[in-house]
Amino acid sequence: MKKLTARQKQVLDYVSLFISEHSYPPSIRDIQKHFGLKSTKGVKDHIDRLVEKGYLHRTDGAARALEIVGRSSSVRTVPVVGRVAAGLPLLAEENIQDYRPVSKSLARSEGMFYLKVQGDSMTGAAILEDDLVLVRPQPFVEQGEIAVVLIGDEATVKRFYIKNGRIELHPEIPTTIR
Amino acid sequence: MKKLTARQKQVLDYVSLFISEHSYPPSIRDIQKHFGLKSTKGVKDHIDRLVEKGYLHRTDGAARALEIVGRSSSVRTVPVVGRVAAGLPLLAEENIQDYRPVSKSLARSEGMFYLKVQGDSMTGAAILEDDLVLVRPQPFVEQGEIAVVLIGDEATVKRFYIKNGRIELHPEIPTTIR
DNA sequence: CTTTACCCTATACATATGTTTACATATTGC
DNA sequence: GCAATATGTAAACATATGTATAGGGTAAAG
Repeated sequence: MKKLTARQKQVLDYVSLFISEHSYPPSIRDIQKHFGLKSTKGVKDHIDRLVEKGYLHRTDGAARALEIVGRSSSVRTVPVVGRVAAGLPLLAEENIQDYRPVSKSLARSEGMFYLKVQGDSMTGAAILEDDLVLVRPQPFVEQGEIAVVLIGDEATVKRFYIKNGRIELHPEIPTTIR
Repeated sequence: MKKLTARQKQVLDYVSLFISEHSYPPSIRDIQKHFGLKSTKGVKDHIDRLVEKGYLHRTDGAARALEIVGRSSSVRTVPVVGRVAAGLPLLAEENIQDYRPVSKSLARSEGMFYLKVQGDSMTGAAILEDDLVLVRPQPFVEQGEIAVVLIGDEATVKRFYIKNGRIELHPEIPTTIR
């Protein structure tokens, strides 16, 4: 990545700070005021350089349309599904207890959600009661994988097997001896 | 919290979506276009209601100056500490492997960090190898709490006891019988 | 039934904000 | 030294954007 001058780094840092304080980006004049400049041109130039060098992304013409490349959208907000209500699709509003941010490095695809674990049947796989399990819906389950299965109106976390055309769901309960 | 109408919720959801996609908030006309409306007034009214009811915060007059109350900056970026290098402070650059976003509902205070777990000594407490443990530095440890302790140059996760002035660190290894 | 809240169109205005042109000075790289 | 880059002032300009006024139709609340 191309090097920044001291001033350019100051501007980039201020953009970053402003966003974390306001949750929306600064205007050029916001930046101008902060550095005590008497013209908008200087700031404009710095922003231009930061865009050219790949540190910022900008939507031309739009107000406050700055994004910091990289840090920009590393987070996704997913719904938290608790006890499942009878007869409703899993992600129906009635089933959603909350929303939580997850790193996109975990929630890579869309449509993923958190399921709140009930019971201790999976303690052996380090999945405890009230844990939030990040669920990625997919059409198939691999033999022996841990999966979320809908049994009637109950969403359950179990290890999944098919033997002789029969589906088996295995809990994982350890017996602890001290 | 005051109830929202279906339309207001749609608008709020779109603001949220727009922010997660662009990392800066939408303008009133952005929202107008998305819903296919032919006047900005309707959108303005919805935003006004959302502000009145406490779901949005706005800086009057400023462009795109919308924040979603609560979820706004609900994320903190914390360093991930891996194997600890000899003689260096825990959060020295050499020890930091990565940075990761965490929900502020978990990382409430500043100075918290992730520690990558080595070994399986805490499997019984559902803390597995390579798990990331969120650490909150504090001056004291409670009797029987799980804590991160620095032994020489090794950061270790153990259950902490003091008995007769002697410190005891207990691992938690279960024996699993199938 | 009347009133209020909701939801929308149409038009206009004021200002916030990005962009540009012209000019100046200091620093850096070659 | 010379060209390119960095950094800045000054003054406009164009447009993006929030806000306001006027009005209408429907559904919910009293």
